[in-house]
Amino acid sequence: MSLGKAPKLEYPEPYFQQHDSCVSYGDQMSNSPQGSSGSIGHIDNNLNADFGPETINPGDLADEVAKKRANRLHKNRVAARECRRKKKEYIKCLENRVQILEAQNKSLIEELSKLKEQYQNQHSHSGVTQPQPPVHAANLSGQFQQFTVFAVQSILSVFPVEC
DNA sequence: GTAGTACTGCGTCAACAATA
DNA sequence: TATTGTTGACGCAGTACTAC
Repeated sequence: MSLGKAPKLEYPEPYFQQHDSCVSYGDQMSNSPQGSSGSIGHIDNNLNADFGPETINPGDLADEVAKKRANRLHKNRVAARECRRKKKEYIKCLENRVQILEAQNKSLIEELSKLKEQYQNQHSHSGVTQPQPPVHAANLSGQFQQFTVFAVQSILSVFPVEC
């Protein structure tokens, strides 16, 4: 799914003429008990009554074109609603993922800190004079770095976070 | 109570992608 | 190639909140 579509800002004259239907639809919604954020089902019933597919009079071409347009608008209206629902769901999923990853990051930092401490204790008790372990993970000894990578992979396998 | 503002959801248009 | 599905952009209406 690409989100980088170039905006287009020009609207032909018919757009503004068609906008009257939008206003009347808004009025319908304001009559509903819950206003614009009311139940979708209630709205859809009205829409089906106003714009839904109907039987086509075969003799009237203009009428058929109008019907096709109404049908297209109806489908697009439903599609837009579904598209927004999916988008909200996706954003919610991303937000959850951020929370999970932040928690993982925190626990990994804590784990790393503990492992560093263990590493330091082991080498200080061995009696061998060793240089102080480096602070940054990038400078850790190869063995310890391998262990760290293993630990991270293990934790990530326990918390699958996909949207 | 009222005006102003921010936020939200909706319908529509238009452009693009996928499909028949 | 025509049709259909998807989605960003736009403008509108309703609601909630705040300052006055």
